[in-house]
Amino acid sequence: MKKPDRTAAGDAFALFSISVIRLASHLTTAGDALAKPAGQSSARWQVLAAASHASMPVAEIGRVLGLARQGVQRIADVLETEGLVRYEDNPAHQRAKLLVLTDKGQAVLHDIQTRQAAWADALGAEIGSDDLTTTTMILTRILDDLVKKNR
Amino acid sequence: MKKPDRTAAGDAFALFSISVIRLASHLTTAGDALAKPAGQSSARWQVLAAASHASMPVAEIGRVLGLARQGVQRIADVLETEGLVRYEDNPAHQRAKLLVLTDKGQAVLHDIQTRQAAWADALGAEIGSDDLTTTTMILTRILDDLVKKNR
DNA sequence: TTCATATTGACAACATGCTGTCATTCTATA
DNA sequence: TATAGAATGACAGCATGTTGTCAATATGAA
Repeated sequence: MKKPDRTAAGDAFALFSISVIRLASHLTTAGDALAKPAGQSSARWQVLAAASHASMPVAEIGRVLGLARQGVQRIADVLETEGLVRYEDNPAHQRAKLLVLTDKGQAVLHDIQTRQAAWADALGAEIGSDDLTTTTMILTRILDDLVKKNR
Repeated sequence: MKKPDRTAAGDAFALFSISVIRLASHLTTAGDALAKPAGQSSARWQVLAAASHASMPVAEIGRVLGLARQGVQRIADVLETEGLVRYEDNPAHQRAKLLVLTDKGQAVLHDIQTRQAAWADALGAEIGSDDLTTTTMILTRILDDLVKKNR
């Protein structure tokens, strides 16, 4: 039972995919480490950051982050229990309350972002802006190709 | 409560991180789609592929894939229930049985790999080997930097 | 050879994502 | 204006990963 043949470009894409997934796993772990001193995680941090950027309903945050609405809802409810966010009435929609950071939530987010800035600065300096910028452009193009393909 | 300042390189690294995580999420989804016609998923496929490459104990597969041994164990047990793998005695270790593909498991893996080859060939051709190869090299270097940083 | 240490599998608890279903609330079109 | 369809939150169930703990088994050093 042999492995099916791939073209050289196919092999290149397969290797590329594996390294992207590996690296993403490590980056998420690093994000968890940055958020942990504040008692948070990557997922909670993303929700806090989205709500900080602009108060929006949970479903809107899901769209912005590219996640299912229900997962964001569960995290937002936990954050509310911990007093980091609160639901405010939405003048434009009776059911879809706006998610807003509390003072405590803002302090926690700021703490995480301070640690993240030092971490990103250090790694950015080590790797170099040029490589990061060109690579990000290629990654974005590939993401577009992937999304296009699934449409 | 302002967002802490980052250097230009820090900004570049932050943007890069986001695109890596986004792309990895889409690639995993694509992998699930490739495995689904065979009734499998990305995670099961990775375990099948590892066992196919060489029969090894569950803990060894976990190390190869960079996953916790317990998660691999749960998946391997499910694959055994479905008759895709079996545990064989390990002459080198009484407890750590070797995970081996059954004929059915090999057929399922081959089916997935055939679909994956066509998919990788198409996207590889669209994006181009050059960009893929250079990007993969940079990603690998960044992964090394990350791992080094956490040691 | 003995014994401290590491490895392994089993089991349990939890975090984070997904899909599906339902009732409620908006929204846009006929 | 009515009303069909879309959007939203609530709730439930599942997949995949994590950590922690325990007993059984290997392994290496004294």
